[in-house]
Amino acid sequence: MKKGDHLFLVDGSGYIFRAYHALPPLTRKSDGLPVGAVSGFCNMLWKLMRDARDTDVGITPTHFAVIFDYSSKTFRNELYAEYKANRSAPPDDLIPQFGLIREATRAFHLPCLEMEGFEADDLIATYCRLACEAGGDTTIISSDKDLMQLVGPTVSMYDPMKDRQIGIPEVIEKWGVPPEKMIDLQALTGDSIDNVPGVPGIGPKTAAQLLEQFGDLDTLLERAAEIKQEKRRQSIIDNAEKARISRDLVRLKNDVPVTEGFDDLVLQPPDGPRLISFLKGMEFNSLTRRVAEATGADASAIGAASIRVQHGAEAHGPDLEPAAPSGPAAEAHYAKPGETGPSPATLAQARAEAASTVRIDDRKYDCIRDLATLNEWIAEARETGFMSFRTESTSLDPMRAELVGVALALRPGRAAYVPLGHRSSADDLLGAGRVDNQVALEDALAALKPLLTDPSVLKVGHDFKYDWLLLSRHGIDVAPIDDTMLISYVLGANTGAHTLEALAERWFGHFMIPFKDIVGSGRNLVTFDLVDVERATTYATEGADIAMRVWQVLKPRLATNGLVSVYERLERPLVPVLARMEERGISVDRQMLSRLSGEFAQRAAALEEDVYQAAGERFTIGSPKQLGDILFGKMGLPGGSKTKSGQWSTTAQLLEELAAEGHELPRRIVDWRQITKLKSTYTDALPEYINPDTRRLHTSYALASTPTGRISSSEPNLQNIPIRTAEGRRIRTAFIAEKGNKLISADYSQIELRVLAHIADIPQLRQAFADGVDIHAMTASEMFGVPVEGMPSEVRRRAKAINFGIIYGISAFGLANQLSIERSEAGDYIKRYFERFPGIRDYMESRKQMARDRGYVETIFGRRIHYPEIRASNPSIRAFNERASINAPIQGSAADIIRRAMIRMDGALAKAGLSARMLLQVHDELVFETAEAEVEATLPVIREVMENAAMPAVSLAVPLRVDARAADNWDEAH
DNA sequence: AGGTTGACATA
DNA sequence: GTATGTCAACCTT
Repeated sequence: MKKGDHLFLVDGSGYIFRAYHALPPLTRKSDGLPVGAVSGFCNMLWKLMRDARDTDVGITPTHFAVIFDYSSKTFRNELYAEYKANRSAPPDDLIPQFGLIREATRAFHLPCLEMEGFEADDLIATYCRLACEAGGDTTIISSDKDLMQLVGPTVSMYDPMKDRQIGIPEVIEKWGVPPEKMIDLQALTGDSIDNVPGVPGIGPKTAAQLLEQFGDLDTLLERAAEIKQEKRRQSIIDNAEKARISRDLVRLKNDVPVTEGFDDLVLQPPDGPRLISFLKGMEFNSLTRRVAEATGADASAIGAASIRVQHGAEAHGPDLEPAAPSGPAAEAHYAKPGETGPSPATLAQARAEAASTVRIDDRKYDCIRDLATLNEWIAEARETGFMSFRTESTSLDPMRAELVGVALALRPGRAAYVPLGHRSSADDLLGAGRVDNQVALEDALAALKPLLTDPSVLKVGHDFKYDWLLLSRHGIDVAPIDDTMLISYVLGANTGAHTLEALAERWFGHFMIPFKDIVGSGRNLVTFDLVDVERATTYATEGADIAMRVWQVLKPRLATNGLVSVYERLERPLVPVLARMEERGISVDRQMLSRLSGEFAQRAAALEEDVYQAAGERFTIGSPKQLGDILFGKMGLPGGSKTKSGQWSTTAQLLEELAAEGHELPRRIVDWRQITKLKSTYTDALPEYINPDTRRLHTSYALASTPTGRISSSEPNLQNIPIRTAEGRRIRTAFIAEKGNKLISADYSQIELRVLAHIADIPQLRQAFADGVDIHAMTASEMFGVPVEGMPSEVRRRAKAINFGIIYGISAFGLANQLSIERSEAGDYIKRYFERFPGIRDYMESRKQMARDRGYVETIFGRRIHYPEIRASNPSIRAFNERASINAPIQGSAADIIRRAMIRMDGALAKAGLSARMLLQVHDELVFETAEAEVEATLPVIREVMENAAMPAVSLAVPLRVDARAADNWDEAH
């Protein structure tokens, strides 16, 4: 145990009683064994071990122990014979659960601690003290007030049933005294359940008030005569001794001679098969499934442990049970590791082998041509509990696609295709007719819908957003799902492509049938409905089969790499969210774009004439090659650098410099390029994307196209709509709300710099963000010693460029380029920046080192970004990877934060009874459309979700700020 | 017809 | 200096 370590101590005995009374009674189906408390206990443990980041604890434990009472006789009975004397025997249906909960603890591979003569609370107090002395933090999993005396700067409590953290402020709020006075408070109030006498007539409110007045119990008893209220005064004087005894009873003993050291408490990865065996034996089916999924174990291959009602010692109650470890009889109920099932790692390997051993050449693919056969497959899928699934359709655009067929696979080599909308292509001239022997689309969907929405059947797909959206258009919201593309992406975002074809090749050396071979290309291109059913079957089933095989190989790797939570919290839930955003689309003013296009055309034509005039000849202005020859060859202007292909460089920056020297032509070229860019990419292209049915623009988001976790937008790209220039912003005004509605734009202010301030822990930056001051001005002031008041804009501009440079993994070369200054001067700036903010240099060095040591860096939520080339011998490749390693945790953490906001947004809006719809995401901005009347109610909900998006998994050291505004068009809303 | 390059739009 | 996507021109097949 060292600084930064975090110990979780579960108050096992306390939990049992609380769960028994709080949770609905539950009995094991097969024999009526009462298991309600055990079930709650197991769910709680699993949540703590797997998902502590996303509970209110917000922290992943490094050490873990579950602590129980040993017996009813403790040292307290020596102090006070009546202690706990009026406790009645536990209810009959709770008794067998005491032993089961200890078994559960061991099945979870967690230390199970108890000690004769001491209560669980004393052990907890002792470990709290030891952890604190070793520099570690502790979280006590309990809400028992008896433990609140332990809360302090390094110790907090967590109520697992209310998902609530209890720290010093919460104790004060609840009891009116800080944790260190809890002992005195309890000494005064007593406890009827434990038969601690206390002072009659003194309750928590009075006790708190007295302690506030006198400071502590001893002083109070000494000066009791000063108490004004007569009855109260008398009671305290009469019961002073009882209060002292009570204090000794409630004060926890923090020097129990414990036998287990922290080395014994290091949190072990769960032993999947053993745990599953236990859970199956208990018949906790949904938890079994979750555990199997997370650990990559195959639950169906693991036998259930035989767990019987225990007789003998345990049947008499919790306090008579022998000390841990329990006898061999209990132990024998478990599958030992390696006996019934392998560890996740070996299982992963076995699966990979199995998936590759069923030779892809030997596959047997079915074509389902009647409803009865389809229903047989559906029944088999229900039995299996998981399946891979894909759609075939007439378009790559899921908003325009017509469903042509569906394919499913149940295990490697066993897949089927259901043709639904195939048409014969060549047989007559009157147009294609429907192919015979196909299940009617409506019948097939009606049969499939219960399966596709069955919560106990996992649907595996590749790039499932496409299929999900297509089916959503038919009224089916598929759930639950897994996406092999996203699993592969989480495992290694920039370690290769994540198309199904690429994965088939990478993992199985198998080359899939190219889509082109099925639908042709160029003038021979046909839609999938015209592909003959046999070829379609081969193609579609191969896809489903390969997705199933890839899933079996990759899914377990999430668990062995500790990436389950990234996948489940940041990737998988985004699939339906983005699908809905794509489906909604956004309205654009076609007329406005058309008018703009005409205007741009005229201006471009006029500029073209000017250019030809100045150049003395007509040439293709859009050709950098021809332009370079004119400018630097014919006209002899001072050319700058060459591009890598030996061409003259004609970038806007260079042309601007020439223009500044008074040359007319470069100025015209820059203007012409801007106008023609706006025209071709926006005013001309966007209207072409308007969907004729919805009359809206539907982009497509790519979830797995960036290494950092950002999403990208294409066809059309709505993440690069112009904003910088006045001309460009006119295009933005064409993005509008429907009549009676408004667009809302909500964007994070300086999210990346805030993330940097958090990760690198820079005091000045944290302070500046806490104070809400101008961050670039603060940087300038810090660096150049210029006061913020009356700062020249040029000074601030430089500081701003440096701040951005830092985020991008600054180099003197890049900064010099950006600011058009000498490289040496840029180098001086960087040097000075590092002197002022040494934490930034440390951050940069540590990310580079991490990438070199481990091959990857990570975001604050655990997403990994791999940089295998960081050790390249080529200095420029190496430097590039170093800069990317510095940038990725910043860009990636910001991307993760907005992902979390998006995942929560629809639910938050619905919960608030609002009808706002999220339409677009632009990296740090979300765009919504909502009814005009709801705007004011909607803005705070959006801000709330976005500003708290990191919580509770990560508590940022700086606040997040969101600016949100509503208007009729995107330009005014932003 | 399809791929590459240089330019430029965004965060 | 990070991360994208799209366009026109140009080159290869």
